[in-house]
Amino acid sequence: MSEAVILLAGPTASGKSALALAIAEEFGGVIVNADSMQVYRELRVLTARPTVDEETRVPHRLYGVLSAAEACSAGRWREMAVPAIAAAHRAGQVPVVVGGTGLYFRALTEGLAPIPAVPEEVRAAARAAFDRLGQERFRTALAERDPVMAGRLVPGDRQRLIRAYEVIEATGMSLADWQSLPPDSPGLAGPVFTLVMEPPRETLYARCDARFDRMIADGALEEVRGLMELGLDPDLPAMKALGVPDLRRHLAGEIDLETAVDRAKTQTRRYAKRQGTWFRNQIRDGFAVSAQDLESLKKEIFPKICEFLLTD
RNA sequence: GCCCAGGUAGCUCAGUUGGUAGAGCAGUGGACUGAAAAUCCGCGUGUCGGUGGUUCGAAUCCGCCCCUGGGCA
Repeated sequence: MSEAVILLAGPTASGKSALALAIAEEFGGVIVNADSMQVYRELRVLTARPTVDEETRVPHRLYGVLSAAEACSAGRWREMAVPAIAAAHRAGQVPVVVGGTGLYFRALTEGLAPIPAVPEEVRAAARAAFDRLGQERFRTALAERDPVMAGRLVPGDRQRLIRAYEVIEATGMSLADWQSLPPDSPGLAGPVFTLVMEPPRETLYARCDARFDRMIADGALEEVRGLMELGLDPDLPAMKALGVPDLRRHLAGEIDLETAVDRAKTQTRRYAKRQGTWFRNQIRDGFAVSAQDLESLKKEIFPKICEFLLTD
């Protein structure tokens, strides 16, 4: 039984979903989501999740599987992705892991440090402490418990400071020490073929802009309105999905639609750029895909995949 | 036509009593080990609207001209 896996990474709006679909149809694959926002059920339009029709053409896994009221994480995603990949192999299908979340790909290919799950109360307390104390005093508080991590992080890095704090609180051990341990789980067992979408910057930005207009036409506002009615904590990941904060402000009457759309587009472009930086510098041995339209992409990629699957 | 207020980085604007200009945003490069669509770090030369003058020296003071708002006719 082959354990080959295809990874398809790329910035948002680069056309990876369509390519994944084509690959899965051609080679008999299962598509596994590696996108931190497409896991949330309530976000369909704004995350450009595959349509119902597309999901019937090829099996899709890990899309819309969590409630927006929950918080996913690299670890939690991995716990879902590993069995999904194994199930595909058992069924004789090739898993095509596609998404834009670099950290998730890393968690899958290299594993994560063996840190026990941190109780939600501890995490909430760490967040509250940061907001109460402010960055400087919070960092000082962290330094008393974990000087190594406090020294490694800058005062403004809220997310990592909180993470370091909650880990030392929950486990009594520094995150730095945890991370120096071997990963609790191995990377992927079989051969891996990694594709990285690298469309020209200008093209990518134009696609981001056009796609957001389409999202508005497709009911993005209604989606955000529905999300607002759930009355969720604005700190939750799903509430930070691109477009949600800006459209929420528009629906609350704070800014007009045009302003909200412009801001959301800008945020999307900035995000796409950050993704490009990650994939360019953090993924090793990726095959850069430069073609843009689907037919050219197929022509460029399919022979490579054939070769990969045959030599497996 | 007259009176105000403006014209400084791609955008929004600072610029103290004259000493050849700097913030935010955008853009760009980068970091990234469990909320990563997150979080954070680096990167600032531009006919200071034009032109003439005062001055050792003008974004800054004076004259004229152009443009944009607003007001009065």
